Amino acid sequence: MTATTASELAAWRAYSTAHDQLTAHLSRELARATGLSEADYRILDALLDAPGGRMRALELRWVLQWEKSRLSHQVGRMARRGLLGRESCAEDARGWDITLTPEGREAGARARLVREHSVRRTVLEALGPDRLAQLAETAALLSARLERVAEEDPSCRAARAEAFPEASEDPGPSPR
Amino acid sequence: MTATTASELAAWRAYSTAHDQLTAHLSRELARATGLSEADYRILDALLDAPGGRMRALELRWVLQWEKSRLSHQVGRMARRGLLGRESCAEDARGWDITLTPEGREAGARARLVREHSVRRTVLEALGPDRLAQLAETAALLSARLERVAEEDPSCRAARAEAFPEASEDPGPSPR
DNA sequence: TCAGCTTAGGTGACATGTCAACCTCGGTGG
DNA sequence: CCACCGAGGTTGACATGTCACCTAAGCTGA
Repeated sequence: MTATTASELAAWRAYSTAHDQLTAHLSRELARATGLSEADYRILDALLDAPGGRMRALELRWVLQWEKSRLSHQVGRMARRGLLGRESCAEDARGWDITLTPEGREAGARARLVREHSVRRTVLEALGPDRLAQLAETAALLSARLERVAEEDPSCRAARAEAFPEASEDPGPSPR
Repeated sequence: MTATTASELAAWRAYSTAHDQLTAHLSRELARATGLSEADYRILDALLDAPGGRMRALELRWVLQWEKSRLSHQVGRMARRGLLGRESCAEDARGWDITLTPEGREAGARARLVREHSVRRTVLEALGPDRLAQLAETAALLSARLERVAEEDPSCRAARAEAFPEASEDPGPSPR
């Protein structure tokens, strides 16, 4: 099992590099065409699909799988640019609704066109429907696996035990 | 054909999300176990494979596909932490060799174990050799496609380091 | 009703990434 | 020899992401 893993790791690495280049390319195209960052786009995209262009911050965080502070900072910046608004939430006084301003809606719509064009040209045409379907399946497998791994090991201790067989319980060098 | 594209775009999106979660997970595991960021790891990993643990900054930039300022900042930070050293380059007085310190080499080796374990557990075991090979093939297709697209679109040259420095044309609305 | 826990969200400090301006060295044509 | 241009790298300002901590509002049980 460990014997075959070397080439498998190499495959993973090659894939990983290609993916990074692809996403960098997509981001650059979007930024050049619309002046929006990838993060901006994710938020606008999510809100465009929400009824009334409005979504609870909590829900947005769930959809995007972002940390709450990341969302908070990002929304703050975009609100300052006039793309979003914050309105207090009816159901829960702790929460906030994030809303699209008219400018935000327009910018988002334009960004969607750009992104759609990019993806079609660089991904869909390169892969074709069959390979794309394969890819989606693979993604589903990975998601499922991730869920299981994260569940059984929330503190990620296994990876650490492998690297430090002698000391398995101290919290390690201060992260970052 | 455009009719089918909607579901294809959705597939792309699902895949994209899964990938983001996966890389986030891998980074977190690495950071928790070793205190190294993904960027730290990339550099250490590259240098571990270089003869003498030493590589020209130029070459490192090529291998990692990083902007030169990004490399410079990152190396500066890692040097401050005692993981890397900078030595003037014999062949070209403008250049620098980036070198692994003993601590850097050790940290890198540990990080490799951690990462290898993570990838094996979350990716290789989830996909199996066949699906992984598929994935590598798909990655190769995407890389090839990207290369073509970047070539026919002159404003995407930023991706390809500074192969062709020249005035950039109108960049659209002010980025960011 | 009120103490004590949990949850939604924000804040500030700091790490990282990007852009543009800058410095220095190497090569080249006069 | 030197004026000049282009390449390798650094720097500083700023955008973005993360972590730890803070506040306030909901919830639960005695």
